[in-house]
Amino acid sequence: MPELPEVETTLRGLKRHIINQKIQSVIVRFPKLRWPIPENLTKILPGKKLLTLKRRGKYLLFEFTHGTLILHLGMSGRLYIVKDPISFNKHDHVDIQFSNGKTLRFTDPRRFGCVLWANHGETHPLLSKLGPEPLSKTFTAEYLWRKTRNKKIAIKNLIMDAQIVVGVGNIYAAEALFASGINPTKPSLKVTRSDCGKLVNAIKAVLQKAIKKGGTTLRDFANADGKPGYFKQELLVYSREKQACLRCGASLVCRKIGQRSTVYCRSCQK
DNA sequence: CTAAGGACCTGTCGGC
DNA sequence: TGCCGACAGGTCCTTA
Repeated sequence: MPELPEVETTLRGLKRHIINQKIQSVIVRFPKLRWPIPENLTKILPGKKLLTLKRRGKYLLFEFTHGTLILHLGMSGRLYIVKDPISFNKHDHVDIQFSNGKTLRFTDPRRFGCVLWANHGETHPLLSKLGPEPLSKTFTAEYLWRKTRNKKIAIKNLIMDAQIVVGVGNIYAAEALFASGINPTKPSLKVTRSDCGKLVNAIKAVLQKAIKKGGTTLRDFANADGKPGYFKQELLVYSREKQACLRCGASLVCRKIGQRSTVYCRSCQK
């Protein structure tokens, strides 16, 4: 499900419900996610006030005085304020109840998501190697150009590598490459300096537009209040295999690149 | 070091 | 109707 815009949408929607609120209790129904949920979580959180809620890449960071709860939505995770906390379903793995009566629920059928903890002052290993935020000033044409040198991997794989730049997943990588006219299969080292500039701008633009629309709901993404995102109707290539390119009319093709389906236009993307 | 592929999971959809 | 394989928003880890 979630790439940067969906995680950002989740974050923005959650804030007004839970910021500065004290945790009353934590219920872990099923601790086996990508990594086990720390056993002591139900003990170290109650009574603590949530100070800030941040995003780093696709990770959500819940900060307390004594440490940070780190949460990733994986492929199918959802995080939302639940209306009726008494009832729950098969994949409702974690509930965090706040003293204002709101319950934050983490639901994740495929369990590729994770809930972790880092003590105050420590950086979790998963976060320490992440590349720059795509919407920050440090993500520039010059930066991407340097990273593309001497690399044979397809440019699409490169921009989906969180050590290069965070937050770009399968949907927005395809969209950004279409917008910048670059063939996703092109080896990184063959991408020109000028194209790196176009690509960086396209990544920033598509992510910003998607955030404005509340993210992309393909199947089950929902924001903190259970509402879908509306960027799906703006998608120009993703999931449009065999349909007409909206720029030139040619039939869009689909190829596997690094195990992931990739739709693009062979005449617009060189 | 780079690059490729497998692994982790459940749910859904299309084809036979 | 039912079964089976392919595929899905991610990314770490192992292997070559």
